[in-house]
Amino acid sequence: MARGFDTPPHDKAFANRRRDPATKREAVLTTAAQLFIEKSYGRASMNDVAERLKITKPALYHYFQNKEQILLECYRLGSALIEETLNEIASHGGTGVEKVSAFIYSYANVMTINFGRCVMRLDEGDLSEDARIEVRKYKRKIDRRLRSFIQDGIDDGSITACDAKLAAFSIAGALNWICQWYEPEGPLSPEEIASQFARTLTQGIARRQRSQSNGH
Amino acid sequence: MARGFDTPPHDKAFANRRRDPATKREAVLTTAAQLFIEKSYGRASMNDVAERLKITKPALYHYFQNKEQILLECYRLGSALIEETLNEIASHGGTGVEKVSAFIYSYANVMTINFGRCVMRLDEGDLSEDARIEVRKYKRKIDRRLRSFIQDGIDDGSITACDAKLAAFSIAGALNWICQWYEPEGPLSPEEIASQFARTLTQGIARRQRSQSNGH
DNA sequence: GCGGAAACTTACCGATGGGTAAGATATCAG
DNA sequence: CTGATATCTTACCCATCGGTAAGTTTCCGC
Repeated sequence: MARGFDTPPHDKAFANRRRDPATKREAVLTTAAQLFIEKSYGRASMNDVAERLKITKPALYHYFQNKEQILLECYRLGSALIEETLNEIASHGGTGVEKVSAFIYSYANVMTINFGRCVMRLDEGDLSEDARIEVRKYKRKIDRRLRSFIQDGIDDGSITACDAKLAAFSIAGALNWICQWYEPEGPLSPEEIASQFARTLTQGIARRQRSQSNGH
Repeated sequence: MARGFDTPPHDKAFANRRRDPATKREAVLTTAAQLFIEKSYGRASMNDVAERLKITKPALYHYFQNKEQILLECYRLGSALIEETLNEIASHGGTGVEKVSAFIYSYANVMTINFGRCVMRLDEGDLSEDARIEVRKYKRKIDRRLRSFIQDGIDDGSITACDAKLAAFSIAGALNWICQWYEPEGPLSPEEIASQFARTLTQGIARRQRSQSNGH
């Protein structure tokens, strides 16, 4: 996965008045997502978005009904990214712990992409009731999927007996928090983060002394 | 630790005009913290805080210079709570993994208290530059402390060789995320969360099959 | 190359919310 | 009891920001 591929200077899309709504809409979206991550949704004004695209505020309303629709679409795109990887993992098969491990790896990577970050970093409270319900549905689906991977592992013996719900919260928390501290220009690459998290969150960090209850 | 002890109806403090600035100031603070958690800092207006205390907005300015000072104090109180437990753990001694485990347990509990939640859930971006620097200092201190516990464990052999920085991010992430999903009236008690997290974040969730590199 | 539509700008509105000025009212020391 | 002071209220200011109305400019099919 190329680093920072979703953060080019998108003002090029509005360099002329060529009629190409699709790419212009996309440029608005990526710029907005980036600003939402940089400054938060509340502090990123429509003027900020417009300014970065070198246009004026009302022009934005040719591509989106209102600010909330932009936010909602960010959630949708990010959720779609996550769901993609979820389906891929589920179809690949393997033991429970392998699926969890694969989930952690993929999810960690998504959390370093702006749209992915939006899903878990931005505040649902900024959405209207309907939109919030929609977004919650996406999130719940992700949570349920992770939980089912864990449950698969408990069932097939690859994961130790534990509360799957709490385990999912723990893993998801570690992953979701990535979008709070990750910096594209920082020293840690998405791959490093993803692989280490996949290891420590499944295997733990404690050194194994006594050989513990194996098999069943 | 009693559940929900920090969320009584604090409007009692302003029932009359008795001159007791200390308790009234505290009432403002706890009410504000609760509202910040409920609605976020941005959406919780000074009027909201006043309304819940059954006073009017300008009265608040007798106890705090401005809204940001309230926020800053929430950060300070929460950070103090965390630092307390950190010092206690460090003084107790034990192996690295024991200290990490104790850290997880205590920290998870703090994340279920409003002031503790404020520290990791609210947005630093709402603070002025100076205040943000102060808060970052608190957070960095916590992070460094956890990292040192992990490093202790690597040194004393109780923790497997790993990147202490990433391990700390992972654990802190799982814990910090608690303040996003925890509900005081929910089915999970702070103790349950704390103890399970302490176990799975150190021991992992994967079942141990082969007895792995023991002793040293 | 021209006409109509899309793309975009200038100028503006109204709501919200932090914060203040100035006055009213309760408290409490002496 | 009384006056000085802390406490609190009413009324207001103003900056910000989402969103719109109406007009201007560019595009592009015909």
